[in-house]
Amino acid sequence: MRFEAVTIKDIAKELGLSTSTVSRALRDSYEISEETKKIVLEYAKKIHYHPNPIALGLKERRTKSIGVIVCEIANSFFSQAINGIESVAYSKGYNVMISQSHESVEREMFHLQYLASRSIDGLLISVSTETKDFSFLHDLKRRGMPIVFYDRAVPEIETHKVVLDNVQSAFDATKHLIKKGYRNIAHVANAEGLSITKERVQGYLKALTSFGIAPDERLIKYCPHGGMIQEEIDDVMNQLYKLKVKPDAFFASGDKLTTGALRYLHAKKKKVPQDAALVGFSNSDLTEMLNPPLTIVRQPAFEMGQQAMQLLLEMVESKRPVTDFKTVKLNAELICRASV
Amino acid sequence: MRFEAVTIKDIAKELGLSTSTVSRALRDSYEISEETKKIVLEYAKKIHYHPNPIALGLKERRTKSIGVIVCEIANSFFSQAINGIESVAYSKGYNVMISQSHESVEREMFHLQYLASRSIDGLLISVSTETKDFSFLHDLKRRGMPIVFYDRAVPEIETHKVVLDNVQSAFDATKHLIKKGYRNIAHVANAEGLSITKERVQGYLKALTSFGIAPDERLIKYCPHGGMIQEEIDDVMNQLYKLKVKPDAFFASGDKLTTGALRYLHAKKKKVPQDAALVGFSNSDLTEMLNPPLTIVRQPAFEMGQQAMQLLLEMVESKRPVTDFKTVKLNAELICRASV
DNA sequence: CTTTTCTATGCAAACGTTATCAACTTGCTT
DNA sequence: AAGCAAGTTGATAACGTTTGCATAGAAAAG
Repeated sequence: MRFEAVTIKDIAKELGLSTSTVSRALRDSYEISEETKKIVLEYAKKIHYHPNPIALGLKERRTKSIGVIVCEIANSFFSQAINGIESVAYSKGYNVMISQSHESVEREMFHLQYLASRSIDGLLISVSTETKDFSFLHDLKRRGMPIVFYDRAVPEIETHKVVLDNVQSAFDATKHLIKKGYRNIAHVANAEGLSITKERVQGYLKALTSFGIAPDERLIKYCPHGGMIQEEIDDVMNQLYKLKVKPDAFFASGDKLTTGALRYLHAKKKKVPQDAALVGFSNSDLTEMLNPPLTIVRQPAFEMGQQAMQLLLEMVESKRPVTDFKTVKLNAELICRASV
Repeated sequence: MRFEAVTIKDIAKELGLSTSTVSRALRDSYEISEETKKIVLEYAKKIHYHPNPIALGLKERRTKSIGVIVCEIANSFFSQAINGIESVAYSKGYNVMISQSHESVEREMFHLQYLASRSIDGLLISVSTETKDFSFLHDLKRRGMPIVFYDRAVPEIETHKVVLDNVQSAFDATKHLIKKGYRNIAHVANAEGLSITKERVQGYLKALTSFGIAPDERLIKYCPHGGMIQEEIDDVMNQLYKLKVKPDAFFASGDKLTTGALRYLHAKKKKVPQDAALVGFSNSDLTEMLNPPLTIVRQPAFEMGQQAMQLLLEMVESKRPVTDFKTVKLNAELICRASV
């Protein structure tokens, strides 16, 4: 069963005109007489004519739609970022196509392949934790696809980036724990390869050293799937609790990692913050109602989405290739609650 | 700056063949010699050729993509439903275009208009709380667009529907409260016009009457925006607390309504369940860690998405118009925790 | 050595739209 | 009366792909 839409041909046939005339009438061309325009417009409205974006896309070689690849829409950071992305896109007449990688390279490639083959005018991407090979993205960029990274950038690809000041945010969170008297601060980190992970680890280490605490390698644990599966979090938490000197605080550097760590602590009947404190990255609006209310690092997700889309549209609409790339760095907000 | 993709013409020119030969070689046609096929396939792979879906869409008059309209991806029910939707779609080679209505008719229409003009093969929709006029959907259906409703259906439009057994779910939730000894059970309901709202109210009333409790109109409060804005929830909660006989339990029939009600109770320093019990619809995986752990009605969101997409693809791929429509009714799960 | 049959390939049309150019009316000037 | 400009409109090509039909060359049959 196929949906048959009204075309310009239908109008032309009905009114005894050529398709060119109808097309011009619809676009209000000066060449067409007022009378003809009126007839065409009226009839077009009557039969609900809408130009076929597919045909237009083929003709114009652009689709006025932007591809967005996120890890997971269920992640509060990403869903808020998407709202920011959409707000800018719609205001400029662009459509947004959202795809989830679920932190899998395979899925990511699948979406990239699809989107890349000329159905989008530009790409907004936050790479998956698994992605190690950026050659496809590189290639895409080389062939002229406007790309903007947001949140998770790829250092080796030069283009606009909208990221968090991860070093500072992690520093602040860790500093907060130190100031509150915690000394054995474990860091439950995201996949090791990600730039954001490295920066957050860096901020964490910087805080420790600048307050005279010797960093301990064993207190840093990476989660290759970014916390997508609870088991990996349980694993690293178990490992941390097997250390001779047990951690008295946890710093989780990702949405899923934060809630996953809390889930572990709940399951093991550990009291937060009595048995161990917890600070984590999160954009969920439920954190204040959790038990205990969580101290969190909250990213300006909406704003990041907005800025990324703005930069992308600049590239898309630029007449000549953009070579001067910006990296916008935003600050997170530390919200102190009872979990510390 | 425009992205130039590799086309069949590029391959043809490079190899000194015609576009038809290349096209047939790529589709492994019997007419083409093995040798030619090998050459073409190798070169296509080398330069990363991918067929242009736009051109294909124009030619085939279908796009192999499905439009999905949800209220909000940040809603755990919808994000899980989308995962179910995608799992089926991808396995059958379809792409999914997600659009958010944010419970606004205007946005919903915007997306419908765009999607409808022949860029999708079928539509999966859960209508917004605001939508009163279904003529556009009606029209779309009449013109042959395959449509499946999931969760929020429109009774007056005959097509496949995948819904929850709302009456039963609300009945169970209310019954649970009654069994636990609560008598003044308030119902914080979604927008009054929605079919799901009516059914949930019906289940709530049925439970009360079948356990000999006289329903009280004043205990049922509707939220026109479905809890998208906290103020409307605060409003109805305030109204409920102004009643002479204050409610001793709340039944919230929507994801946002549930967390919104809890947020209100937290803000007003009401102890749950001592001051008032709370049961609500929710699919969030954080509810067990909330303070207190929430008793919830959990919908089989993933499964609903899967089934809806399956039915839709049946329609899309059917040779002749489908006239025999199914309504799949699924059951929710009541998860009992400390909030009651 | 001609005719037939096959195999492999190319040509051209189509999908819906727009842009370029050509063609046809008018009415006016010379 | 011939020519011409202005004002409308139409035919055609193009975007990338597939596909029915045509055609080239070669092998097989007579």
